[in-house]
Amino acid sequence: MRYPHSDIERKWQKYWEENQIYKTDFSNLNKKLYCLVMFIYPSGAKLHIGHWYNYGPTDSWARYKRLKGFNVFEPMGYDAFGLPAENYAIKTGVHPYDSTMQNIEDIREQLKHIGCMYDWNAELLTCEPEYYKWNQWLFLQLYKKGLAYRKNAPVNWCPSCQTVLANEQVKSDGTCERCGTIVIQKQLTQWFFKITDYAEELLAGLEEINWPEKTKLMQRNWIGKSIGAEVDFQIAGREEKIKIFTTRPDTLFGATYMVLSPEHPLVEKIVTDEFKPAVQQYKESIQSLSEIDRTSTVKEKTGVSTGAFAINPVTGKEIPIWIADYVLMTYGTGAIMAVPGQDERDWEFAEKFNLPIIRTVNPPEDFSGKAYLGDGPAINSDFLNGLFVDDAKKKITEWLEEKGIGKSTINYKLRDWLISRQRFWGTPIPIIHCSNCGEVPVEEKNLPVELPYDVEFKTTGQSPLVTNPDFMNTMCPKCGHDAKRDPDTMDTFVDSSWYYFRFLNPKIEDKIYDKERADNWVPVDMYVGGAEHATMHLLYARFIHKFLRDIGLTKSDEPFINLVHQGTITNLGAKMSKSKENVVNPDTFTSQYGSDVFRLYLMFMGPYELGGDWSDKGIAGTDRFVQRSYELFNKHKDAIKKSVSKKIYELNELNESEKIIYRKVNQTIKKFDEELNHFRFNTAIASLMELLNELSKNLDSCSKEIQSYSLERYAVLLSPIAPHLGEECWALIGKEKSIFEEPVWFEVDPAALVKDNTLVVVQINGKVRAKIELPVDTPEADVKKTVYEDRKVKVHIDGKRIVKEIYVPNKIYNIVVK
RNA sequence: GCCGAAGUGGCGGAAUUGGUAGACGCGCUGGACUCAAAAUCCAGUGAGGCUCACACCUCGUGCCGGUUCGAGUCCGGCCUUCGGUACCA
Repeated sequence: MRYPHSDIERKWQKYWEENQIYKTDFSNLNKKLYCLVMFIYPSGAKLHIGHWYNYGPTDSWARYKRLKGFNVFEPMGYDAFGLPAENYAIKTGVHPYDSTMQNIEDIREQLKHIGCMYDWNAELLTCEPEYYKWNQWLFLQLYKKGLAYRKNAPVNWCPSCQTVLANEQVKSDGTCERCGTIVIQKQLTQWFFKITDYAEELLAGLEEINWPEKTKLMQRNWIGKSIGAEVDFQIAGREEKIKIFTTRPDTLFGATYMVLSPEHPLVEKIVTDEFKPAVQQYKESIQSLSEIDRTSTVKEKTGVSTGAFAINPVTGKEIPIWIADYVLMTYGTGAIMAVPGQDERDWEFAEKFNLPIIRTVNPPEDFSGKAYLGDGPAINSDFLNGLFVDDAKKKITEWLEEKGIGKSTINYKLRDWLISRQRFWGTPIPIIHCSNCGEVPVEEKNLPVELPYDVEFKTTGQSPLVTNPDFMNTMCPKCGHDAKRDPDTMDTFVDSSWYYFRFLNPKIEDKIYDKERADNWVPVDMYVGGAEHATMHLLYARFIHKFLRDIGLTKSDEPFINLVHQGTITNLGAKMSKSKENVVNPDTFTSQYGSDVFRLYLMFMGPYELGGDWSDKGIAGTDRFVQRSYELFNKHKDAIKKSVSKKIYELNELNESEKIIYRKVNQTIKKFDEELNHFRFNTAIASLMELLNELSKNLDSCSKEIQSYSLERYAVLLSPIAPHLGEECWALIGKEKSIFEEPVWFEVDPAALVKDNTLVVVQINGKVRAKIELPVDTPEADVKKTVYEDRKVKVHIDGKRIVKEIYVPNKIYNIVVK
């Protein structure tokens, strides 16, 4: 009988829902486990295979933990704000609220078909005022502490559409995706969260969390801590100084010119009349370049002189001040001292513009390159001469500090988090702009500042909120005068930086979340989501978590103790995504094979962290596995009612088939347990397939007792990875209760794992020449005797001299001959 | 460009600390069952050589080089593909 997937799925999903099997008891803290998968962006493309790949296997892991006795909390919600819904509105006229809500309705149904053990009581939507109110509250807390502030920052601006574009909306050739006009960078006053205040702690905290090393490394590099010095360079003939940051203060004697970022505020002041047109022209020429273009080391260096000079503080010499696009305003002080002798970019620049090059570190004899970045004794450096880099750094820094023109500094690549968006579909920023009082925060009691429904989505360059006067016009909370609301909304990463707290009690009205429950359930024990979030979402969430701790709202230092990244499922080589139209619909496969087969196939495809290109070749294999398993249980209906098994059997009381089965069952439990625990679903499933092959061969020649013993265990192992099938098989052999209602896990009998014999591989000069079966732990002398008696060994060592022998117990006997 | 990964049969992939390369599955080939097909079951399946056959030999984990008795695994240098690069989330 074929496995009737749709009947069985319906039956168990109904049972789980009606009996509230997955409603979490938050008061039971014994073995609590918070398993969180990154919540879903509800796009019009609905669920695609990538979502299934994220949610199905993670749920299997959570179910496995539940069977092992953990009190698992597994929620699901919707990251409902965001750009695509707004773009859709501009294109079709359908309001973002309406399209998002419709998408959520559809997605919720699709999610339920996967059969995950989500606690639907904990569902949350970030676009509801009851949620985003607390984004605003969080903003105000940050504002109070001086961690939310405004400054100028560049945005992508399309001069033709008169609108701000997301990076995604700018094509790789630098043009607008809508109209093809060249996009420029325009300065705008915007809100920032001061994540840089936490840079050091964000770095240190990485030591405490069990995350993939590569993710931690990416965060470390993103934070980009570097130790160096700030040095003031006097501008010749002017009051002002130029402050630079350098990681190589030891090379100061080699600083032969300076470079300011073209956006540097001093540029306008110092540029001489003669150079003004050139500077202006240069600034315009780089307006359309992205930072990636500007800092590319393969692109030819460009720049112009300002005509002004600065004084090198150690040599007293005048050095020219240039501007160039490879110096960014966002890093360090936006100005550098150029040391071509020890910096490749500076060398290239100096060569091109005929600027002097002085080596201040003596390269080794055989060095033939241009700039020399390595260690060596200082030269051409007066009082530093002869010192190696580290010592020279120390000495010059002391000298600078003594003279009051510089100091040792730590600099980070990390920038403050720009949260303003000139868009509608997001959380309104709770600030009121008053002509008397300036920026005034909305009072907490007046939250939420609700997002109005009626706005114009025409592209005007301002947030669409500007088009709704009822929203915009308000009164200043301080002085009572007419005032305007801030028209911008927040980056959606704000929503996702604290949602794991809110899941614990999404309906709570008077607080951001229930602190006591949070202290019991946060940090999240297992967090699963894509590696593409390594540096942004995962860093922002850590930052906000630490901030919440600092205002007394959580005890923990980190939000996510364990982190796993599922790989990306691509289609024809490209990432499946809402923005591209290459989404594969899982329904095709779930309707044909059922949800469990599809889930199994996704897990069996390969290592979870790797993902891969989608192909449905091979799904027949997991389907066969399900059919054969179901067949097996049908053949042994009510097995446990007919014969009750013991917990442990003595191997020598079993017949040959029973011995094979008993061993294989126990080996499989051990292997499966280890593999599943580490998210190695593919090998976990492979081990079950091996077990099934063995059961098909030998179960019939086992006693009823051993049959019960094996089938009980096999059903338990099936349950986390194929939950509907597992439940059904569990019931088929005669179990009365749902396995997830009364979780069961069988312990391994260690005696069954002990091997009698082992295969010793004989190598001669590293090549396998013979394989000899021997009892485990045979003494080396006896092994040697057997090895030398082997016919093939004799052939290969005949007439040769034995140089060396290596014996790895129970594994390898290697003979080296000449 | 910079930061981070990955590369193994026809295909997806497996392989404790360096110790039998190819588990498990797909596909393919042959056989059984069938009037026939599908489904199912059984056997075989890295490439090449040699042999009636059993056996045996050589090569083989992106490319080049190194360390080692022994390298898919470690080291150095490349190539290709993918993720991120601060307004997609």
